[in-house]
Amino acid sequence: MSVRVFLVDDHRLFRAGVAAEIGDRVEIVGSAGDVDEAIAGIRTTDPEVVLLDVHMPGGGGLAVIEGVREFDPEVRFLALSVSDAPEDVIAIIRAGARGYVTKTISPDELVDAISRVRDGDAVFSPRLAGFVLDAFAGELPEVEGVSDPELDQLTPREKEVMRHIARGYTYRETAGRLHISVKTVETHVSAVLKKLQLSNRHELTAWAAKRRLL
Amino acid sequence: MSVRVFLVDDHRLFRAGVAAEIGDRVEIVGSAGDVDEAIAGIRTTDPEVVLLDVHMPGGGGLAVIEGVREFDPEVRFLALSVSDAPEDVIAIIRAGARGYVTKTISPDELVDAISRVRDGDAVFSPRLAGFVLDAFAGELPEVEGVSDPELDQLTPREKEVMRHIARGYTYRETAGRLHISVKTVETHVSAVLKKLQLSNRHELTAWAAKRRLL
DNA sequence: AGCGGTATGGGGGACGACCCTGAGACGACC
DNA sequence: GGTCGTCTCAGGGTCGTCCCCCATACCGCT
Repeated sequence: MSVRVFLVDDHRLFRAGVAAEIGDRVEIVGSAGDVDEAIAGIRTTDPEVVLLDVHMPGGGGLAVIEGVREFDPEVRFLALSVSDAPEDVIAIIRAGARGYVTKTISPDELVDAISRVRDGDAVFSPRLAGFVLDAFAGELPEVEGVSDPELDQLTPREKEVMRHIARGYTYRETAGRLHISVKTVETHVSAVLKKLQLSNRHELTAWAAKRRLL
Repeated sequence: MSVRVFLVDDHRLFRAGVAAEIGDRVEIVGSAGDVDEAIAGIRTTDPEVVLLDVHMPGGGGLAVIEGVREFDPEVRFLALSVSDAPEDVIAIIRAGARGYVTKTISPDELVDAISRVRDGDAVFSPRLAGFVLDAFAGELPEVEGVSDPELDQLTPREKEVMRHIARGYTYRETAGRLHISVKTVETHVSAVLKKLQLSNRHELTAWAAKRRLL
């Protein structure tokens, strides 16, 4: 039996395209092009699954989910977006969407995804699942207790200076905090950059962040 | 090309079954029936993917992941279990496994899942993905809500420039990437810093990182 | 027709970041 | 005593950052 689907996207042509491609296999009970229209339409048509564009004027998909949740927490959302940016994925999942697929999906896969979301499953484009897991699990814990050959080639004072610079302090501020002259800070920073084969303090910040030295 | 797989399960007959069913499509470089044997075997055979039973004497799959991580963080784990209990799924994912499928999976699907895990994707039985999302829903990183008044006061072009600067590109590099002059980049950066009441690009990087705009 | 917002740029200047060379003081090691 | 490494600091230079004031062009709104 066919799934009752509501379609939310600010591009009229895209809505028409989705309806044309999968309208014979799911029941499209309504559609909307902005947030208010979507919330009102979902309230009256009571769909099982809402196909939801992430980027829309008036607050985007997040606003729709939050608006609908207040009167009907049973509706399931499948985010459908051109973006595969981690921040978009994570935001919409946090809001409560049960799936996230990009618009490059094939009609067959989309119908399958809609059915699975209706049944309570979570559906992701394979690439995106990685983002979600990374966000949950955090980055892989660096092995502790193992000596870092790159870090070890820095002298104690150089490490101290490096930490300040990586945190964004200026040379002057670093000098003040360590009670040494700006020139000495320059010397240490130059030595650190050379030893680590980095070219500027931005790369140093990234290097330190990767090693959780901040 | 075939994936190098190591098989960990305390049931001898199950190992034999997996080998018989998919051994012609993946390269099974070794197998083990307990934790110590698994860690030693993985160290010597250096597989790409480890098929890992969750419930095993001697600490279970978690112990294997932690033991292997110390000497080879590159190995990817695909949990394979009779259990679909949320606590089992969540624990193993938190430990670092990149997939979780139940033993009811078909050989074809298993081969596909192994390949995808090897390629860095995350793989779940559809029903299990829901558990994972629900379990971690409260732990997701903070994401700004529908409208960010601070971000909204930036023009589209300013946001574009801001992203580049926050990522560490110099004015010159940013100008080249956006095909505008260095002077225009300066103008936009000045406007951004003024609107956000920041004083330099380091604070801008921190500001953007807090909002996960990178 | 004028007004405001946006995007694009230039000139010039103050200051920070980064590099090079050079150098004195101290301690460890042989 | 000599050598080596580390820490300290200086002069002098190039380039990047950030600010000021200024101008042009397009666009939408009134």
